[in-house]
Amino acid sequence: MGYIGELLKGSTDSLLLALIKEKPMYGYQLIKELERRSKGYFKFKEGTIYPALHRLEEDRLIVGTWEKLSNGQERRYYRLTRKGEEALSSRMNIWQEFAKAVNLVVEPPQDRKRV
Amino acid sequence: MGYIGELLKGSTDSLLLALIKEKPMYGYQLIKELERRSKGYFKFKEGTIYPALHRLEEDRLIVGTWEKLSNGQERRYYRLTRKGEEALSSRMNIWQEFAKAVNLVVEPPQDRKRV
DNA sequence: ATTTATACCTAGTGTTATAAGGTATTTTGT
DNA sequence: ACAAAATACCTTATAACACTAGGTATAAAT
Repeated sequence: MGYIGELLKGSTDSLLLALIKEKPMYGYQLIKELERRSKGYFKFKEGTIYPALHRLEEDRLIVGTWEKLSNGQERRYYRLTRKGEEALSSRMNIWQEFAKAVNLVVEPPQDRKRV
Repeated sequence: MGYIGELLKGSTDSLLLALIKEKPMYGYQLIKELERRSKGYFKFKEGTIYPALHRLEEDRLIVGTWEKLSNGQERRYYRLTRKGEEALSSRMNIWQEFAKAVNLVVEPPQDRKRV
């Protein structure tokens, strides 16, 4: 899979929730938006995003609705639920704690840098 | 597994390499030291650490040597190889890039906080 | 007319943390 | 002296998740 792929485990859901919180979005759009915002760093695969969205919907953190464009195209727009908002803020907190713990290990206390 | 477990995927190896770089250490000691330094945050399981050490040794990032204590106890001390040092610094760089990319997504540019 | 982009999907594979067991010795508490 | 906890190593099976590699269908671009 590669090292970045391993780092993503546990972060993908938070990234998706954070974007969907801003405004309703659909799968393909999320892939493009993640790439755009990260200045090309994230290049999520469809095999990652779509199953992730299905998991999040199954867990009731997001709800999807099919919407038909004038040209006939169909998109599934996802919105954040109340439960999703809570999950996002909880995950953000955990992420902060986690990053702090990593820094405590890799940067011994006497020469800690500001985070 | 739980959310923290997922976050750890991709970071465990770096944590181990970072500690072993400081001085040779053995498995059980690494578990305790990770818990101590993180002020109790990390509670790695043996089923995580020992297989991880075996992987790192297989990849020649660390080398282990059995050492017998005066009381007969045996410990397997691991040291960082040149290849391990390079892998560690590479992973540190990737981690920085990764954290930066995450922040670009979750903190829109106009109201970015210092990192 | 062909290619590329948009937009959705899934089955199978590889990696990794963890649960849950095991062995053996030493130290500590009673 | 005896029991319990700590030290120190190990492995098998399970669950979660990113990704590969396919698939379908339509719209836009060349």
